[in-house]
Amino acid sequence: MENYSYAPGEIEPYWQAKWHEEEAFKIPNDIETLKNKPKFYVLGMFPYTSGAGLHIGHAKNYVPTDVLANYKRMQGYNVMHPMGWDAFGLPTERTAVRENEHPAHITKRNTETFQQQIQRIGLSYDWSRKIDTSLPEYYRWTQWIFLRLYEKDLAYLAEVPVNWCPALGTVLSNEEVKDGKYVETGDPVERRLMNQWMLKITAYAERLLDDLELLEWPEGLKEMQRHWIGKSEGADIIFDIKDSDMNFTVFTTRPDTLFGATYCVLAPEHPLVAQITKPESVSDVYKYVTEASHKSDLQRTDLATEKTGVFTGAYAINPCNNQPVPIWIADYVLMTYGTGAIMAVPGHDERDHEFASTFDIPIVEVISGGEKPINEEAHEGDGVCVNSDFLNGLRVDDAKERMISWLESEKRGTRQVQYRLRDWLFSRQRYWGEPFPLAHLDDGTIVQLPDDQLPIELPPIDAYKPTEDGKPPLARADESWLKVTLPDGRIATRETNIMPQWAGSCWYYLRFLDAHNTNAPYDQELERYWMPVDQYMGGAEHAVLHLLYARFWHKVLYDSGLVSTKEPFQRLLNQGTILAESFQDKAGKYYYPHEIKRDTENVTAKTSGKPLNVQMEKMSKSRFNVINTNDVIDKFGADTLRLYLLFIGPVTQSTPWQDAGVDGCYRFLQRVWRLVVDSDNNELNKKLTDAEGITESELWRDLHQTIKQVTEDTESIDKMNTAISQMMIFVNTATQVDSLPIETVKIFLHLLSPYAPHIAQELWSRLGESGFILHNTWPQYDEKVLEAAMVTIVVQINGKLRNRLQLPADSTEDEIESAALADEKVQRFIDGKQIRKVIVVPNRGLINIVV
RNA sequence: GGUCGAGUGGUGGAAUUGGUAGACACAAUGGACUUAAAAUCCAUCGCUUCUAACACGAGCGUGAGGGUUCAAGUCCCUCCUCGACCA
Repeated sequence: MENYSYAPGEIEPYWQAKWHEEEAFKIPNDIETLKNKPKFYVLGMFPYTSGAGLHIGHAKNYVPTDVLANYKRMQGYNVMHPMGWDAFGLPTERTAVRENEHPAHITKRNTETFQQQIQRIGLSYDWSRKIDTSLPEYYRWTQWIFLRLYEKDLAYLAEVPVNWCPALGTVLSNEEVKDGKYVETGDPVERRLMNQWMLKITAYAERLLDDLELLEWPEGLKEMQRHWIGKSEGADIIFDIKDSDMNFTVFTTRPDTLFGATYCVLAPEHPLVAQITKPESVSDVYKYVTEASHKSDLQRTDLATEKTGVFTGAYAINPCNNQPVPIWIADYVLMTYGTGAIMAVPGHDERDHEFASTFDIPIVEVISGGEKPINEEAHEGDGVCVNSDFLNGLRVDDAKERMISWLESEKRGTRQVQYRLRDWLFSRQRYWGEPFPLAHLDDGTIVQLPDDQLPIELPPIDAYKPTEDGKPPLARADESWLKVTLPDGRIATRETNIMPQWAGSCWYYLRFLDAHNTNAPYDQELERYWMPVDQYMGGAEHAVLHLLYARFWHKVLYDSGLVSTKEPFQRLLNQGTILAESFQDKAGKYYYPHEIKRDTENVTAKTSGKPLNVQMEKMSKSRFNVINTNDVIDKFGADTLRLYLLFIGPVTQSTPWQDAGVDGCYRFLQRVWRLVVDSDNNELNKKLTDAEGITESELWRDLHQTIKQVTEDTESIDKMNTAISQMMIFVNTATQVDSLPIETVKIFLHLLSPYAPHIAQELWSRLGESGFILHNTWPQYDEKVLEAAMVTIVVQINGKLRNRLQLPADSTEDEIESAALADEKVQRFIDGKQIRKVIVVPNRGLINIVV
């Protein structure tokens, strides 16, 4: 006998093809047409297209944004919901080297895989707006925007310390270095000063901080950005060097403790170090500086490690009391923060205290109020100044002000604001990224190439590695690429660094608005219509860098009149990660699920029999625990995958993937199917009816309850799990009734359609309707229908639930009270005791009797 | 070490923000249908206790301890554990 039960494998490809053919989700690019409706821009962070393809973790981002897009479209908005590829980057370049293939080919292969996988999920993207950051038609405009930054003096060359890996002959990013070694190969990495392109993001520090106020982001995420920017207020103070006409400046947030400064510390890289060091200390200092250059910033500033340092033999003069204080160098002071020099106040700074104790430097108390004697522990908190001449008796805040005005009047210092944020190291010695639209003249001057020469395309080269003499890979290019003729006829040499991977993602949300514009990065009228992004969603790992870099570029564009909003992403949510079981042996080696054996007690490796640790961890390729979206779709279909991803918990929460749990959502969709289709004969379910009078039924009220909850939960994004619960409740009820009005089912299918679009569409057309259900209008609920005639009143005695009563919904407080007191069971619990108080909460359906 | 967040059944998670704890699912157990299985449907499903047993009831229960309140998963204090970020 034929079986006509729910078959997602058949209906899903069918409707996906239909949507594609009829361009169901294409958004017009014509501004006049667009202006007829309000807009909603919903954006999931586009993926870096690695070779591993799409896994469930990606889908955890794309599915909720897609549901929201479908929902907003049904509510009458023009919805911008695009997808594209963050395609430049190091992993692709490494694959290119390994497989001896051009990175462009690898990228093409990867993006095609990603697109196929994403399309199988049935996401309603407007694919005509697809972008790829590694294509010249896109990076032309990345280069164009870079030139606007360059023109504003926001890009400059500087000698900065970078992670240099001698074995690879290249610079590494901080993420690639751990414990002084390259994470991939273990080759040692050292700090080296190199000439690099920097972007002056610090010029925008204050605005990046202030404008966080304008954003509807999770508070924790804003806090992380604030912390990263790290504004601190204090003073620059000038210290003269004893018996010399040299001086240096320190930055401190605690000018109130200047009288307690008993030594100074210079960073090992500080330019004065060589000049002031006394002959007898030179060899120690030189040795120390060399050692420090091999440490990372993190190692150097780690509070847990023992403080090291050497005395230079020189002294500085404390400007407030003219006392000589020794000048040390120590690696816990970084050249890149503040002025590269500090005044050390061991009495009131924990690190200085530790250092002073190690090297027997005097500790002076200048703020009273510490819990322990000053020789035992630094007192960093508030208190009253002592041993501080004109500051004595002042509290910390007042003392800061007093000291700053004294310093300014004596010309010994100035008020100063300092940021932890540093300028952005913007060049990489790699191949697979955007070339800079710049060239160098023989005399050393740098010229920008004219806009009409863009894009500067990547040249073909013979090997994706640095040249023998340590120049970046692009220096391997032919003379015909390396040499460029300027409009005035002069010949210049092209810049051979490339931009970092972050560049392309700094403005991609703008390109989507006008993806094929060949005259400009985007049309400004379209920008004014669509911006800002109304809902952005992405992983928490981008909480700082990507979001800060993109905000920075956006503000530069804003200052140039190229965008109309101060901020790009108005609302933002971080989806939680998907966790899955991973298996690890004692040595830390991971095992695939098919490599393990599980009995009641233990999990062991099949081949070696080693005992394994089972843990719930973030799903990732490196932990061998990814689940591919295609595998789930093959078994259950895309609609089930979509539902389950949302059903397992709030979008923002991290939740474990459980294969068994998927069944529940699959069964739910089968029940939905059977509401409409008789699986014995493929005809409509016989209990479907056109009958009148549906508005009286209990089912009709359940439907309205469902409309209400699904509307509210979808709107909130984070509660889509309970929207699905409510739909399950409705379907359970609808399955049990004998007669099911078609009208009710049709309305329900609208609620389901943003979540499970394929089945909703299939059933919609089986009910004789034409067109796409996703193009219809979202249903409204009627408050009146929700009001029941009778309500349940909960009766508590001394806060304990004792009984439930059914009373008319319009009962007054007095009526509720007398009904409760009259109840036999309630009387039994009151048991003749005296009633002290009665609290009636009518809108909660609750009465509490205190005896 | 600091900052932020989270601890609810065997499992994932609900709980109108102070008002019926455990919605909706998963797993499990029993039953119906079936030659059998799958699928489907029905029932039970926090712990303890009362009872010959069922029904009904009672006590306890949201990491631990204390507090505020008529009423606490929710608010306050102390502590423990885990996670994220920073150092």
